[in-house]
Amino acid sequence: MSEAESRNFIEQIIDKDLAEGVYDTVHTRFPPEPNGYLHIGHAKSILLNYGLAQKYGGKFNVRFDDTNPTKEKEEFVESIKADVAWLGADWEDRLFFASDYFDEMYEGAVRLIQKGKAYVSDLSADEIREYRGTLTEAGKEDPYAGRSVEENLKLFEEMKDGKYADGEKVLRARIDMASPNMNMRDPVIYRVAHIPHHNTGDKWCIYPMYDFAHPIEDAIEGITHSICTLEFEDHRPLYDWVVQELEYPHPPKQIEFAKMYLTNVVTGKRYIKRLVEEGIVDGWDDPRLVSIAALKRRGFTPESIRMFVELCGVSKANSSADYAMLEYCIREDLKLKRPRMMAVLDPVKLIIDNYPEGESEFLEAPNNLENEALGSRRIPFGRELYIEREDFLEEPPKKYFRMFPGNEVRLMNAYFVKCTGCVKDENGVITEVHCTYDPASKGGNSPDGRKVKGTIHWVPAKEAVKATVRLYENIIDEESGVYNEDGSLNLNPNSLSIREAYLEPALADAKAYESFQFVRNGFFCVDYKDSKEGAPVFNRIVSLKSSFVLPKKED
RNA sequence: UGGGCUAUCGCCAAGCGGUAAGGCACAGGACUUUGACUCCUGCAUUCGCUGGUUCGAAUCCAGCUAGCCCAGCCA
Repeated sequence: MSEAESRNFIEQIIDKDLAEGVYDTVHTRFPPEPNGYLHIGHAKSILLNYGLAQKYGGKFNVRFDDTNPTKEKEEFVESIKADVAWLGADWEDRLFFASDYFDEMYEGAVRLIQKGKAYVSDLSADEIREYRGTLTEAGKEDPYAGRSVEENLKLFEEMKDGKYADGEKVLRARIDMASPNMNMRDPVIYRVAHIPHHNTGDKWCIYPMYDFAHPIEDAIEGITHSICTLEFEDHRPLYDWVVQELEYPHPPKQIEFAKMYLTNVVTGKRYIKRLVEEGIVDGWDDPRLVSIAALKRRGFTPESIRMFVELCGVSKANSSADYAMLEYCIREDLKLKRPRMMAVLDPVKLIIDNYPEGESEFLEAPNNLENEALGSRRIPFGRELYIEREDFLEEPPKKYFRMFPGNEVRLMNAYFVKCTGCVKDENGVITEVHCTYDPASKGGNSPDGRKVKGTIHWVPAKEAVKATVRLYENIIDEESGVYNEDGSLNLNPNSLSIREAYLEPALADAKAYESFQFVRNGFFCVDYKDSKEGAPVFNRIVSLKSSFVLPKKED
């Protein structure tokens, strides 16, 4: 890493702007409309904007782009604030609302009218669409385009004063009805909407459109680089037109980047909304979703999301990242930070026949071998334990070095045990596995230098804590899309499985931790949202990579 | 079929006229108190295609092809 690190295309633009003196500082912003919950795609935008401000010693604002009261709710502004803060993007004292600028926007519109650059039209929405032309045909001039400045001024004021019903009149910018860019064909910049606004209440009944409002918001806040997604590229000429016509001294510059999708995961707000409304998931923070709230509840950390966003990079090429990258990031973040504890998700009893009946002892175990700072704990050990059902096989396949008759393995942090056989019920289901232990191997090493190939995890039968564990897989099946051709949702039926697991006793006090690594079973997070009588549910954040897979059972 | 944008390994992504970074994934091996982690090793004679310019092109030019976006009084 001795070389100068490479800069992404946005940083290259900023470098150039700074070098040429176009700007002498960097000021970015994250401008969500409060009409839903944030998801991982927004995280990219937030961290990109915040990261740029940090990198260049500039500032970062959060601004709610609340110019359309029909869609916006206070509930969403609160959730968005929480999510942005959780991600660590600090707006300091710069939290703004576009609606706070409505006065200035109104004045801007008046100025445009005075310059002859805007006019009031009585055309209906349908008529405006007809006059706009098509992708291949030019539009026609609005029949009301010829109104005098005085008349437009009067009409616009009357619009503001509530003299007209919704849809009766609009204010249009006068640009070019023949432009090959549809956005420049005299775009509507103000519409009438008699709806109370979450921030301004009943003060306004006309609201500015995005294309008019956004450049003004940026200019007012002194934004230098207004970063948005690719679909706004065609809007840039209009953005530039607005800041130019309104003669802002240091006009901001719009830069577009490609949204990042996650392969085989529902990321669209529309789809998530549908999943929530149809009750397929249990809310915006259902851990199977990739909303920020869901990721948080599932146990992802802000650090892991940051790592993911950095790993993905920024470009203008549409792309979708492998979910495996996100998984890598969370494992990477948690592996040294969290204790590695033992939990048995699919238990079968293990009986140590030569361990004295009725006796027990405590064994010391490090909480994380690679990180001594996490300390250690004492685990009760006795004659009867639970082990993972898959850790015993009567007839082992090749390269299986867990328990099978005659084989010696290590019980993690405990003793060497030699398997002697098993007991089955009338249906042939194994109910007990039997073994003998070597008292000299306490702690997990034999003084005679004997080695074992396998180490398995366990939990004391009597002291184990029962807990609900939720295993999550991606909500959408491989190879398939979000919806089938008939419009039905295409869900992976295995996306969630719930089971009762046995945890080692130290986990009874799960509150002390946020998340753990359960040896061989992955990383789990403590979730109290669905808990009954205070008992937490453990959500699997991510499973571990495994290079040994048991052969699938026949029939 | 008007306009805008994009095209480099399975997935992200550097590269900006001097002879293809890196990460994820994957595959082999070493190590291991879990087969995880860690550590090695391998993984694009080639940059959507076709021509051209040049001593030299992923990088410049021309022409094609494919994908995404735009006809809200949404953002």
